[in-house]
Amino acid sequence: MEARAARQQAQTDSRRALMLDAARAVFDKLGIEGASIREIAKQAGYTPGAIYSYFENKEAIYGALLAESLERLNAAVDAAGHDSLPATDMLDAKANAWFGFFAAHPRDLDLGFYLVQGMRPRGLSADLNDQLNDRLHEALRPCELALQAMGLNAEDALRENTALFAHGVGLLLMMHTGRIRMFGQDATLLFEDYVIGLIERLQSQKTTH
Amino acid sequence: MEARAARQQAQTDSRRALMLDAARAVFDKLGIEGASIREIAKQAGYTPGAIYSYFENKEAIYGALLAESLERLNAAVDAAGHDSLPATDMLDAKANAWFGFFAAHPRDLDLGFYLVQGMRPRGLSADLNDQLNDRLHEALRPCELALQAMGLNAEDALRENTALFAHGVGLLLMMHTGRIRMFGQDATLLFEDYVIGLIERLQSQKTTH
Amino acid sequence: MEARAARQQAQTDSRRALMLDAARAVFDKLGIEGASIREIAKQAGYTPGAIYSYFENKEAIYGALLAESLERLNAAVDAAGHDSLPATDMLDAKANAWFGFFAAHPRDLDLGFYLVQGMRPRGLSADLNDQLNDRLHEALRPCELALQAMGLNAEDALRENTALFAHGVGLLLMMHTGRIRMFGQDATLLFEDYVIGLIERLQSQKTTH
Amino acid sequence: MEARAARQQAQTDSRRALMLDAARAVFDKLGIEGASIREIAKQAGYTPGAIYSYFENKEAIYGALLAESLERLNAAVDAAGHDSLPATDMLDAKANAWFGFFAAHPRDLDLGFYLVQGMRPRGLSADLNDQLNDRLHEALRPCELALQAMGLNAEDALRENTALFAHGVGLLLMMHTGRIRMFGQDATLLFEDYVIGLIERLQSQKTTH
DNA sequence: AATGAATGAGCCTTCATTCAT
DNA sequence: CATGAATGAAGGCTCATTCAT
Repeated sequence: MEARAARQQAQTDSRRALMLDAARAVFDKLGIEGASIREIAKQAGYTPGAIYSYFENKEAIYGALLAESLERLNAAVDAAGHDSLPATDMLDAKANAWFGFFAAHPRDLDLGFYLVQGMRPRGLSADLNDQLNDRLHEALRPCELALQAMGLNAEDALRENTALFAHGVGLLLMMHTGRIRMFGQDATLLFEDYVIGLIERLQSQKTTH
Repeated sequence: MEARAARQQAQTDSRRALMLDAARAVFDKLGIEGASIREIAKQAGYTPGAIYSYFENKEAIYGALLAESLERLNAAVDAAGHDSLPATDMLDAKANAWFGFFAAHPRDLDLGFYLVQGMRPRGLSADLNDQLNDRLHEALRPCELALQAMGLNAEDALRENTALFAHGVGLLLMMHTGRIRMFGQDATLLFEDYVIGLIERLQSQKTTH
Repeated sequence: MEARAARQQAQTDSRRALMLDAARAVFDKLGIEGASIREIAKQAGYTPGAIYSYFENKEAIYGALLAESLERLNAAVDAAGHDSLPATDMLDAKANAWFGFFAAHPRDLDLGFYLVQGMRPRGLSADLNDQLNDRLHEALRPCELALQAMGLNAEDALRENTALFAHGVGLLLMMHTGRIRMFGQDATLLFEDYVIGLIERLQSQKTTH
Repeated sequence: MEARAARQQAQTDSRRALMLDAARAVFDKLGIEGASIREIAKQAGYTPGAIYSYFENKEAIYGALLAESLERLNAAVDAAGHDSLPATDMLDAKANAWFGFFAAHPRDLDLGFYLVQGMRPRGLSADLNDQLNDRLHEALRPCELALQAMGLNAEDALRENTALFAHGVGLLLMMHTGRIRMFGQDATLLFEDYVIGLIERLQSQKTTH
């Protein structure tokens, strides 16, 4: 009997995943605001009502999608670099990992920042919100560790990591909204500049002290 | 007779402004996507149809709001600093002017980035779009001029200005979405750090050369 | 003082006529259902409210337009033929006059038959309706007289005239809706056929008797 | 399992039919232009949104109604006469069939002529339009065949059939708009006169040749 | 006489969600 | 579990008409 339950659970999970895939496809095509339950259901090969067997409501889909997006982000960051790398190279590798992830998947950034823009507080339970925040943190943690390995204390490393993230996010936003083209610049190059500048700055500080 | 026309016009303008105020209030409360003509009208004390005496359609309201936002942004930037300031202080003053503006008025940033992200192609005539882009540029121009005054050539100044803007935008986004609190950081302080760091970097470069 | 009143009346009449012209232009362009007070006012160079100084409501415009259309119809019929013509030629001339009028001015036919299709009874006062009916009758009367002149008694002439009108109207309707093209036929030719056939029939009847 | 699907389909069809009935009732009461989705839904005992489970949009309802009207027209024509009838009686029977149909169902005529007059280009796909045109043609075809059986060549038969249709349509229009009463005539009698006259004319032509 | 802002009712349509089957 | 009809609320927008100015 347990085998049957497990099989059922597996099937449920796989169908849920299928629906999330559909949702992601629809979000990609129509944007977050343009997506509708109907459209997601159709894309998944179901009728609207079926969605509610797997998700409590529309925003739960959003939450699941974001959670899954963060898993992929973490996977991308984990895969980057190599334990044997020196700290500076590690910083570069990890930073470019998360930046590259969002550069390649614009909707995942939207998803992450949609929180405030479009969703009422009721959207995400505070609990889930914290959980998602933690996962985001984890994706950025490797950079922070590299910064510490380069000699920064915990506090400074956090500050530099926050600034690094902000810089990347700003560039990504300008990139996704086409604003960066307006400036005749390239987001990826500018990000690389920032990382290199950061590394140099830290090294010269170390030398100085 | 002219007096009458002028009075008439003044009244029209003031009612239009009143509606824009209402729209801004609604945008503040419900977000850009959540705002509706009905809600704006109600906020303004009108019935929905009345709106259309002043704006051709919903996106025209958005456009007007954005235009006006950019005017306020430019005013804030223009008011900052003093012609007599040295270039470094000027950079600091102007950068903090636009950053402070958006820090104080979160929706104005939304508005600006919604431009490309959320508007259907039919919204915002390309003409108006360009015009608004130009106004944004103008608000950032003083920083660019200061950078040139500090010795950068045009190309480098543009690049640094873009990076500066991106950095600020990233911080603002993290601030408005509450993400920055999560990092235990303060957006304004980090921005100031960035500006100071930038100034120091440029000065040391000048010295080196 | 009378002169002033007369001048005023003349001005009122001329502005009313101007509005009717505008209404006709709008009806021509947008169809009867597509026309709006706003559009008519704009076409006339006025604002919507001004219309109501000259017409009680939208349907009054319709009525006035129809009345005026019937005047033009009568004028066209009156101008056709010549008193000296023999009855058969007169029939032909008069019939082609009204037919040609409606063939050249599709909206005038719409106007006349819109009565039932789109307008509620409240539209046209019964009084005005009768009045308009009479004018239509008058436009068709010359044909009826010609038929009498060709030897028909009053009753038969009325019946033949009614059939003649129906035939023309059917052809005009098919013509204006594009249906006649579908049949590969030409409305004007068919109408001429009918008239000729009618004349021949009457002549052969006369011979027989 | 098939039984379930069939039952389901049957129910869907019946509800769709119910909505079409409601639409027809509303069209009857308010005219084609006066009908609204709201009203149709109310008449059918639904809320407006429900309509869209059965029809893509308002004009699809119109199209379905017209299609169904043409089916009834064809059925009426098919049922008329008897294969064994001589051509002249057949012509009379078939002509009276379509005339009688429209005489008894005024809105069906409106519907048919609204096709071109009132529909926006986007309504009614050209495909459906052609299809409906064909069905109208088919309803008139029996008359044309009878005319050929009476000795007319194809071209003449088409012309006479077109004229016959126009005559009937003209009479129907006058009847439905109350205009025929004004002339003190009866549309059905006049139509019968026309058919008889047509038959006599053709027979005398045959004799002559 | 004319303005034009404003209303109130209405339009078609879309949507998330529910629920009987 | 899945369907898909149905709801109820809301969306942007248009219109004839009124009325203070």
